[in-house]
Amino acid sequence: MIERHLAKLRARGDLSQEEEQAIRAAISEYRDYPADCTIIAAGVEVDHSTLLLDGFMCRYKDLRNGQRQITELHVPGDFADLHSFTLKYLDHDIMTLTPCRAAIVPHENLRRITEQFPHLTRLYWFGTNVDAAIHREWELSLGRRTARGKLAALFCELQLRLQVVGLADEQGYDLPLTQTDLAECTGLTNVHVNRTLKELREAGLVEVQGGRVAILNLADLRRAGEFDPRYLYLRNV
Amino acid sequence: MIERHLAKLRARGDLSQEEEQAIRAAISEYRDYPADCTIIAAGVEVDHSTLLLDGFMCRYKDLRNGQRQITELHVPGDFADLHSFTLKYLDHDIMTLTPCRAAIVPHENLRRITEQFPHLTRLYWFGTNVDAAIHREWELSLGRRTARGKLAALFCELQLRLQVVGLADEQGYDLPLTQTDLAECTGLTNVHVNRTLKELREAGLVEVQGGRVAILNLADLRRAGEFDPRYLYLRNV
DNA sequence: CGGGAAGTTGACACTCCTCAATCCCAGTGG
DNA sequence: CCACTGGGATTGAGGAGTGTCAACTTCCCG
Repeated sequence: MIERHLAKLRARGDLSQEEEQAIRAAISEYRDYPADCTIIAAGVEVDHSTLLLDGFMCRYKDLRNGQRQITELHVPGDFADLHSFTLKYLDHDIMTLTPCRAAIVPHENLRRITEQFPHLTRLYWFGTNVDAAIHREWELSLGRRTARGKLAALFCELQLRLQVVGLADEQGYDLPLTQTDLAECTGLTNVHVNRTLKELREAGLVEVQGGRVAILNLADLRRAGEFDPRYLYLRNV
Repeated sequence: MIERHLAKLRARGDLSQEEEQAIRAAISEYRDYPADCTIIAAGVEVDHSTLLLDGFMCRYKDLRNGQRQITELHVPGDFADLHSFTLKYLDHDIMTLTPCRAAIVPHENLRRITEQFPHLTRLYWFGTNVDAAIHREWELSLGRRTARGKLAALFCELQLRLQVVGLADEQGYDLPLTQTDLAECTGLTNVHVNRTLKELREAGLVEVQGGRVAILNLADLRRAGEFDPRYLYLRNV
C-alpha cells in the first residue's frame, strides 16, 4: 500500500527507481490503529515518522474548554508527521479518525536519506511545505469563508487529494467522518454543519451521507468554495 | 542587520562560523520597499528568497469579494518566502505592511548551501516547519478563539518573536500596523478589533496605540490568549 | 431487541458584522 | 498660521450568521 505514497510523490515530482527503493528500505515496521487513537502526543519527543497507508488521521490543537480545532486531515499516502523529523517534538496531537494502517519510518533512516539523496530530500522538504500551504488555505477558510464555503472548499480539497492516490473520482469518495469531525475542521459546531450540509444538498452541490461524499456538481461546488487547486502544487491540475 | 536573522537561527539551533559565512555570502543584494507594496505575487515563478531585515511584511490570501486573510506576519530576521525555494511559485501574495528593508538570496545560492551544508539545510527546513506551526496556531485562533483571545494570542506571539531579534521586551514593542491589518490577521472586522482592543485595555492587559503595543500584564495576557509558546520552538522558553 | 452513537430539527441567544456618523491627527498648501 | 484633506480610530444602532440547548429520530451492532 506504499504505492499510494509513491503516487503522491510522483504527482509532484519525478522519482527514480533508486529513490523508490530507498523509501521502501526506510520502513522499519507496519502498525494498525483503531479509530480515535492518539498516535503522537504534543510535546513528546519522537524518533520516527508515520506514513499513513490506509484510513484517515488528523492533526489538532485544542483549548482549555475542550474546543478542538483540526488543523489538517491526512489521507492515505500522506506522511502524518514528517515535520517531526526536524522539529523533534510536535506542537499538536495526531490522532486516527478511522481505523488506520501505517508504516513507521525511523528518523535515523530519514537522516540517511537526506545524506545520500539530495533530490529526495528536496521532495520531502517540498512535502512539508505543501502541508503548510494547506494550513494557509484552511486559515482563509476559517477566517473568511462562510459555513457553506468552508465545507465546499474542504470537500474539493479532499476530492483532489484522494484522487491523486486513487481513492476518489469526480463523482465522489468515501469519507467515514462524523459531522462533529467536519465541525472541528471548519471551526463550526456539529449542529451548524448539519444544517449547512442540508443546504449544500438542496442546492444540488454535494450529498454527504453514510460515510460517502457524493459530488452532484463539481464545477458549482468549486465555485461555492472558491476552490483554486494551485495551493496543492500538483503537476497536472 | 542580518544579525537579526542570525539571532533567530541561534534561538533554535547552533550555527558555526562557516555556516554564518555561507549565509552572508548567499546574499546577492539589498532592497528597500515602501509600505503596502506587493513583493511576491501568487502564482508567479520566483528565483530568489527574501530575507526581511527591517519592517513588517505579511503573507495573505483573499476571496473574490475582496475579503483578505493574512496567514502570517513576518518580523525582522524572518525569511518571508524561504518556502519558494522548493515550491517555485507561491499560493499566496507577500506584501509589506510598513516600509521595509530586505536582503535577496538567489535560489541558486540556496541550492549550493543545501549541497555543502547539510546541517544548515536542516536548520532552514526546520524554519519552514516553524512557519507551518505558526499557521496551525493561527488556525486554532481563527477557528476557536474568541475575538479577545485571538488578539491576545497574536500580541503574545509577536512579543516573543520580536524579543528574539531584540525588538521587544516584556513591556511591549513597536507595531506600526492599522486596526484593519489586525482584523485581517484575526478574521475579524476593523470595527470589532477596535472594540476588542478597548476591552483589552480596560481589562488592564494590553494597550495598543500610536504604533506601539504596551503590555500591561503579560501573565494575564497569556492567560487570555491561552498562549503556549512551545509552538515557536525556541530553545530557552 | 436494546442501547448508544450519530444525525436532525426547533427555539432562542449571543457574538460579531454592517452601515453610518463622528472624531482625531498628521501632512499640505494657500 | 490655519483651513483643508484623508486615513485611521471610535462609537452607536440594528441585523445576520452561527452557537446553545434540548428533544427527537435514525442507524448500527451486539
